Amino acid sequence: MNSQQKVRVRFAPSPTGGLHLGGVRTALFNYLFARHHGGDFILRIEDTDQTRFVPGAEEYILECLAWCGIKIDESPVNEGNFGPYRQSERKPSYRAYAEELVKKGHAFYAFDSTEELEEQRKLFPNFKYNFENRLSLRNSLSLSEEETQKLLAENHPHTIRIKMPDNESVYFDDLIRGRVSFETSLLDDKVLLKADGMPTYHLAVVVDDKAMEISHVFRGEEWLPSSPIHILLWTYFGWKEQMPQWAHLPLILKPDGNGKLSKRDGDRLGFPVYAMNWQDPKTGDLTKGFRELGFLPEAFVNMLGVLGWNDGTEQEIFSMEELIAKFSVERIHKAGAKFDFEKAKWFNHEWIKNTADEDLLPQIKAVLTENSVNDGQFSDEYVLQIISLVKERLTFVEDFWEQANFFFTAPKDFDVSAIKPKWTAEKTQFFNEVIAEFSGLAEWNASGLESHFKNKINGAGLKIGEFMMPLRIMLVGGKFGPDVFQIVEKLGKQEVISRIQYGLDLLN
RNA sequence: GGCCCGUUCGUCUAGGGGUUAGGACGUUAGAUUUUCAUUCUAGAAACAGGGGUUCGAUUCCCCUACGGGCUACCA
Repeated sequence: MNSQQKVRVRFAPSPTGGLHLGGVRTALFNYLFARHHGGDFILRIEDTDQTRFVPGAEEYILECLAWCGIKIDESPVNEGNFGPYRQSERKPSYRAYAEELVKKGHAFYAFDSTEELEEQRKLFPNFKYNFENRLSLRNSLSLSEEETQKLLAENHPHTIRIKMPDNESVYFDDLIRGRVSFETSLLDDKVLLKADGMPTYHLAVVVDDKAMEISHVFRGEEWLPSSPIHILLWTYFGWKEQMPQWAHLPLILKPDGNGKLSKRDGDRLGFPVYAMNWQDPKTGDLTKGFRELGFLPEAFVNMLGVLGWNDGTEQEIFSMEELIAKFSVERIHKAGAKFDFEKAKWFNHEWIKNTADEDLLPQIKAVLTENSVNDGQFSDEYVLQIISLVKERLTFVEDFWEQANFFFTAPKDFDVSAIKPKWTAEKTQFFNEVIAEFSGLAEWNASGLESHFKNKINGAGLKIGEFMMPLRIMLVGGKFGPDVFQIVEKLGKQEVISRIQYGLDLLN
């Protein structure tokens, strides 16, 4: 690695829809590497293919990275010295580069129509546009100079293809995998510039990475097979010295079965695959995201950061700052990792526990609003107390309602069957006395209430166990929730009395 | 089919010639919580197979098997 080189790294998503786990992790690893080395992290939008470009996707990507806490130095919105950052806005330059390669003899004009190539593929099952057959196809290598010029002058539809060497060995040293080599005789003449004038990924990535002075490229392993094309391009342009270092990240796999994780798997297995909700503007289909499911960005980033990487210790919980400080390419795992939603949930649980109540407050208040609790009906101080009481029970922020709804609204359904069979007149009388005594109490705190309640039971020669559950059910509605006297304290005298009264009415 | 990459508990992984092969998620059992969840403690659980090299391979090499990726005028 060239240590003098300024680290400059880019994330280059294609704005074709929501950002899935693999995409965010690629962004994250690029980012961690850049920041670890004090370098730049830039965003380049790869909207090369107009037919698949989806409106709104670029904004979505920006929002997603911001949510994750990934800060961008240069992008289409904040600009920089290497713009434009949208592929489509760089279109004019690509053709010139492709033609430069033609002049140098490393590429050629190909006039074959899609239909003609289809025909070839039908004739020869393993058809490849390469050194063996390119002379029998319609291109600037097989045609005379005059014919070629004539077709070009006529604006005959054509592509520009790379002229893959007959028999060479191309290799490079991957930061993660070590030396990887390919035989060019097995590769084909890939299209560099499409008939519509847009570059393919192969051309665009090389030209732009050069123009943007990219030093390191972290991308998914699915790009490994096309890397020799990119190496060759860097060489043919005469830029080999400035070629970035490559690092091919292991893939994120389906939790069950085999293969790359896809959006469909999330739908099928019931967990999100996108970072945030994504609504397809064409179909209107909504794909649920981690953010909306109730993931904390810290948990999401933590979970992705250690999927295929670890620091060599037994630490599992990392903040973004720690990930940046400890990140190292050498410690990236080579093999693909199956995504485990259970573990992802555990990360969120841990992060909710570790997050200060105050920092959770805005999200918790949003949950309350969603559940028709009027804003302002309860003080922040009250909500904060409830958060600290139930925080450790939450896997998702949304779980708050399930765990704590009875603090905000009287339960509607009572698990009467749990206490009714063993109900007695004696118990009714006991609770009536409790109501009377509670209303006269000056002090109202959990420990005082608990001893008062228990002393009363003991004094009457009754069993504590017989009364705890009825009290809980009258206050909460069911057999769950935090310490019952904490609930009594937080609910306040009036509410407690009214709920016991209501419970008594139900039982008699 | 061809090419490329990979393979340690069910899953994510640590380790890297001599280890009781460690941790986490999940799971099982117990404790705590007079509820549920949390939490705590303990347990079960892995080096794909075969050849080398070596005094000794899970570790290094080769082969096989298996898995994955790519094989478009998609990225």
